[in-house]
Amino acid sequence: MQKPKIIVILGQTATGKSDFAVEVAKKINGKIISADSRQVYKGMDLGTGKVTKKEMEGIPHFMLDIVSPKNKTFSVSQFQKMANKKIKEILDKKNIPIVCGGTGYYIDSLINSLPFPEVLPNKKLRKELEAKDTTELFEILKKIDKDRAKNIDTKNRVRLIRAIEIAKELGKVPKLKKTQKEYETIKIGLTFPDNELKRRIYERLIKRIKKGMIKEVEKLHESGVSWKKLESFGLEYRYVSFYLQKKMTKEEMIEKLFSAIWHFAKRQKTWWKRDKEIIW
RNA sequence: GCGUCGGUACUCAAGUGGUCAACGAGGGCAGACUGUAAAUCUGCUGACCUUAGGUCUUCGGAAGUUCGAAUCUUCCCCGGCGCA
Repeated sequence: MQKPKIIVILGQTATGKSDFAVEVAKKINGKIISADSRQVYKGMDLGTGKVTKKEMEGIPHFMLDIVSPKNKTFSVSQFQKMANKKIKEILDKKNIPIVCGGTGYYIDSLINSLPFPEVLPNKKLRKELEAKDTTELFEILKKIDKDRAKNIDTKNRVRLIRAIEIAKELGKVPKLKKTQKEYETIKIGLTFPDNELKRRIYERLIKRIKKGMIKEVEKLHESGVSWKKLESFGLEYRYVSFYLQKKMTKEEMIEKLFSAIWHFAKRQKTWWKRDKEIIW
């Protein structure tokens, strides 16, 4: 049986993925699945560079504005489930799904059918573990799951905590195994030379501020999203929050934020470097 | 002109006789990624030798003191401040 085909458009931030995806969609009767870990949140628009209704040019977009940033936390696993459902719906209607976004992990969760252990976040346990120091966490993991302890990042608390969480419930963290890929994919990567990308990032940042990005973050906070939460979203939400709390000046915010976005872009590059299927 | 404080690697900055190629931070480079992924985390970052390790050249410049100097002395150059 032939696998259904999907198109993936990926690339570093500020490379013009969204516009390109719309162009492609128009030509081939496609529908767009956004793969962006921050655009899923309602009210986070300017800061995430979410496409506007007008920019969509009538092409349906999915996985945008599906959860409130207020209390719920979103995760890859949820993304995977919801997006897969959408992809199937699109395929059923004989349209071509175009997955477009900058979150490598989210994209891979779809096209590589990454298996996620069915263990929900355990708030109480996490809080408990949060209080312990990192070596202690590692010791705990070593005790309950030697195998996972062997190859985990011993200094990465986030990973350690999650691993313990899984191991406590399942006895051990399941071995990662190769899964059958569900789709046949064409991966198109958008890229720019570093200097040019830097320029684009900077110009876009200034433009976003002019358009009211600071106000957007302020509004989110007023509507009940805590500073802590906003800071955890990273980049624009983190640094604008710092500024709004008077932890830095506006100039400092722009400088630090620009640098952070650039670092993020480099991390994205690292993620995709190993994927030889991408047509750049 | 006199006095005074300072000049350290790409940047900021610690060190103030040996343990110093020199703490730390930023930046740069490379990388990881099992339900937070715009998050989280790691390694390298004077030169040369393939790594361990070794060799060499560095702390404004020059000359000294010393077994040994980024650290002490003298002179010079540059900057801040004070007095003239």
